[in-house]
Amino acid sequence: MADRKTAQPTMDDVAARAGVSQMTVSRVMSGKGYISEKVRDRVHAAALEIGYVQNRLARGLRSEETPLVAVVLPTLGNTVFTEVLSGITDALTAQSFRPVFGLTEYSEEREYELVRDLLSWRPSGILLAGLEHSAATRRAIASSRVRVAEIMDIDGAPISTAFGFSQISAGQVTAKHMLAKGHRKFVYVGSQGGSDLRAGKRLEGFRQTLREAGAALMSEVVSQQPSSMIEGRRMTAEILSRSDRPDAIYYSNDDLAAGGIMHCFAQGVSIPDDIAMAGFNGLPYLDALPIKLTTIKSPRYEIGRQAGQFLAMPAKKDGKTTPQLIDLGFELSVGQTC
Amino acid sequence: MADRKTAQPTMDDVAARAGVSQMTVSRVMSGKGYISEKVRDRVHAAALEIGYVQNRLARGLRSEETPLVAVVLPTLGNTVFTEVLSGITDALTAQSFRPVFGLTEYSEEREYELVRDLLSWRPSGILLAGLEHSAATRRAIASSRVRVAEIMDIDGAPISTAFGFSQISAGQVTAKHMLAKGHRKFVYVGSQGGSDLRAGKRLEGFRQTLREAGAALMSEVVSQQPSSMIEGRRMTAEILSRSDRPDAIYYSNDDLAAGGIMHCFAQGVSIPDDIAMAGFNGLPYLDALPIKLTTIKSPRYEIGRQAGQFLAMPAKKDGKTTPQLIDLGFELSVGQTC
DNA sequence: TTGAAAGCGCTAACAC
DNA sequence: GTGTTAGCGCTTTCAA
Repeated sequence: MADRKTAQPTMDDVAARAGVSQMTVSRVMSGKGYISEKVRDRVHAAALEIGYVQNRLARGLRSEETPLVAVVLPTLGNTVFTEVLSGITDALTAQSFRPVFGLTEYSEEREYELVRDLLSWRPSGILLAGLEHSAATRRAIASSRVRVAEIMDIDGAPISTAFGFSQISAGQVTAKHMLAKGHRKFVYVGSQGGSDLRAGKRLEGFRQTLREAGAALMSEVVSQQPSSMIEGRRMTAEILSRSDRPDAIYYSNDDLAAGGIMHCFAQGVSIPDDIAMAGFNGLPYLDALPIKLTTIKSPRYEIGRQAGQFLAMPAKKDGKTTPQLIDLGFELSVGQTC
Repeated sequence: MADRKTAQPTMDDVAARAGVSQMTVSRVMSGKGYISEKVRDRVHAAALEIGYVQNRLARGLRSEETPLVAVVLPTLGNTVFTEVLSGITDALTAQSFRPVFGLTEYSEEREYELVRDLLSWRPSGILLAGLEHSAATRRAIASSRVRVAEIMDIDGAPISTAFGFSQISAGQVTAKHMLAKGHRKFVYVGSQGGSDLRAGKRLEGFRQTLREAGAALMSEVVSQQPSSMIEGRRMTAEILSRSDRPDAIYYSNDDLAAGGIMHCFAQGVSIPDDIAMAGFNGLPYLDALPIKLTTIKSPRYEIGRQAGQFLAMPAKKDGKTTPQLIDLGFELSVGQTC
């Protein structure tokens, strides 16, 4: 066993070298059970000498528990999710858990495939974005009995525990603020062809508040492209070139809004006099822009961190926790654009 | 076996239901060996009915081969690495491989710990940033015989295969361009306290070219913070408030440079007349800024994609490939700032 | 405080 | 085409 040229050293090899049984090596490595210091040191020395690396596949197979968390996100092209992923990774790493992950590109079908595949690693937890998942996805997750966290959204029914804030309410708050500033003629600017369901909920809240105030959107401009500053700039230019100009634009996120700001700066359009703007996210780089954008600050990193922490909990047979929505809130950040 | 309440269904369960042997189920699932269509359909149906999910821990343990790739990156706070990670993920996903990953925050020690830990999953490949790694890291990787890809840098000796471009040359090209534009008084602006080794190499190339032209840096302003637009804006403001102003600033990356542009716009400083600028990366959002930044476009996504593809190759006992540097090049993008 | 035996769920190797 | 046997490297369980 020790001499297969092609194989990694195993506990048997360490045991042989240290003159103990394989089981003793296991105890030393996992730090469980009573071991004399003498033996412990001998084992550690032997392991180091032959370059032993534990095999987690074998460990996980036997103990039915892995320090692995499946992370399923829509995209990495949006700063929001990279910040969330940072939070997740930090929290998991602190508990010696690792994320294994995949991207859905906002497709429910891809999500299902990923979930199925990731489940085959018997992760102790799985993290999904949003509350909307196909029936097949829900079924696969339910029968696997992994711990589940859903993030970003709390407007709906979670599978188990959701960490986020109300997207609908974020839209409402923005609308209220813009109305209070005296704006009446609104245009909405979005991206991704509307496949971002959270953006859709914000728009829904925005529209609803407008309606209650007797106002309405003049139009919705939604690009098929992923969200980006340049797309925001392009759409803003298009809107401002119309004969019937709005007096305010609601962007589905900050990148698009920043593009709008850039257009106005380049063209000498005055904000908010000629056109008012509001975005969403509260990205750090906004502070560096020449004019401060009115936006909603969302606790992205914190959402990731808390969800990660939740998923990396020690496996204390947590019997059927009741579904829970954890509201991490958001904050209207009033800038100079509205 | 089939009735342990707490366990996932296994191939034995599927086999019992389909009235075949467990081995036949294995063959159907892995798509290897001859199976009659009748049996195949029965097995698939049975698997679906009881919600069977294969156990990759068991499979990997037995077959000594996992569709897992360890990805070790410095940070997700830099768009560069999120784009690289997108490329990696896309390439891996296309081959049904999954990334399992961790962040070093630019620490060699954290890198070592991560590498050790990730190796315990017996991944078929590992991906690292840069060419500089501790001796311990190199040793751990060598004795594990996983496939290795290093990314971003080719100025040095790779463990196996490196995908990137010459950072030193990027610095040189930038310096040459700025000199040609007639600038002589340079300041360098960096971040991260200099822990980004690739940025250091660019600076080295920049300095060297300056020296050959009889010029030199007036000073280097390096923030301890991570790179960001706001830090770039802050440092630029500081530099331009000095009595002895430079006529050009070389930023270690685009985020810092964009911050510089924002400062100048807000303060009415004229670019490039009052101050010239050059950055590095060629981030997409630059196109949306009111003035086009002179920078170096690096093939970040492509680097990730190619490295991912390399690591997800079918395991054809690739005997000791000689170390190789794959130069994916870069491109000077001349804008209006220099 | 240590060891021996059994077996987690799967696939390689061979039989039929 | 399909089944049988053995065993991957570890932890659980029980014994000493």
